[in-house]
Amino acid sequence: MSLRHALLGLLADGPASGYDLTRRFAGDLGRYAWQAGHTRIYPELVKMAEQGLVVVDETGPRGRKSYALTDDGRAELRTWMLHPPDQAVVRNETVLRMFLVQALDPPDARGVLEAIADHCAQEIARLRPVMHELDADDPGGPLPFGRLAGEYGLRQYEAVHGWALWSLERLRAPTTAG
Amino acid sequence: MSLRHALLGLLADGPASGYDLTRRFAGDLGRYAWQAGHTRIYPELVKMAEQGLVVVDETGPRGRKSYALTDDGRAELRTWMLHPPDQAVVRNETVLRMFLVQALDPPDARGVLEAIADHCAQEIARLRPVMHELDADDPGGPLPFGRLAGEYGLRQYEAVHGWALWSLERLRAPTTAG
DNA sequence: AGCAACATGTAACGAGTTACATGATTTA
DNA sequence: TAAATCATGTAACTCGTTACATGTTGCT
Repeated sequence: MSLRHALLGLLADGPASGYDLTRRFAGDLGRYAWQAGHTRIYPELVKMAEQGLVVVDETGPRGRKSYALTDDGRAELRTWMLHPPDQAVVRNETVLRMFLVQALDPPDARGVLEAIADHCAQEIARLRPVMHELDADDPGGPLPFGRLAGEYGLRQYEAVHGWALWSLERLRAPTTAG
Repeated sequence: MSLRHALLGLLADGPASGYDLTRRFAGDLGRYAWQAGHTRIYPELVKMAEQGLVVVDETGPRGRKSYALTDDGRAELRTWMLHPPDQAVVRNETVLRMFLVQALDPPDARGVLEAIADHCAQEIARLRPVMHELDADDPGGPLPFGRLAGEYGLRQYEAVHGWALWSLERLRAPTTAG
């Protein structure tokens, strides 16, 4: 039930509507950690409200409903954060593709690995200055979501970039010993 | 339909039964890339056989059915590998937990980050010698699944380890400027 | 007046999990 | 002969996606 905990975690920052939460999933959250669309988020919020984890604290124009965390909701979030399950959910299409390059012939594999390396290099070039600037502006500040996520994204792309280059290096070297 | 492509990719190594494939998902594949249980794998193989992507090439004791890739299956795999979708599926409970540490009070957050760092350090200590040995034994060899996955795992744990230490460092420094 | 963005929902379908169910073969 | 492992499946339920559906508010 990770969607539920993602929603609880986002609401810990302050009340938000289903619409607001949906936009959060369109950013770094959905990019690196967990995807969800509004068609799943709205019903889940209703169920969470029924169970007392959140409450509608305010209504606005256009039928907007703002949800706030309850004490039960905060307790549930804390329990989940402090007690990770043995087997975490992992589903990453990109990593799957990376592992399956070995099913391609060498020219195709090389192409896929080069595309991965290029993409990582682009993302690193985009993220590095952003994170560096945040660091310069506020070196000892708090750790909001965006900063944790951005720093993770940067390091993750660097890791995958290194992996792709390593793999290309291995692929380049033909098997000499038979 | 990543499960389908995962199965095609595994079958590219050679024929295998649903049981064999299930065990592959219990290893590095399920750990880093994509999880699946036998209750999902068996029906998917039946559907793939109906669509001509795989065939039952051999039957064995205990009703064992070995599946082999067809030309259509191999073509489908190649198409998927060479044409990544704009938005890849990402669902990672651990990364979600990492991002949500900001919803905890500092002592709890510190505990979670320290646990993550410790876990990564353990995994690195386990993987580093294994990968190093493989490298020494066969430095320019081919890139089987296990080697790609192991190298990814090592680099990924190093990245997360670095991230956790960075986050702890930031958390330790209190906000001095008001 | 028209468009973009805000805002919420339902229904049908597909993917994934948990529990249930069964039986054969190998090894100690 | 007992236990572990091999081996395949179904059913009920939950989670997630795609398509459909509707209406409001703010801006130009």
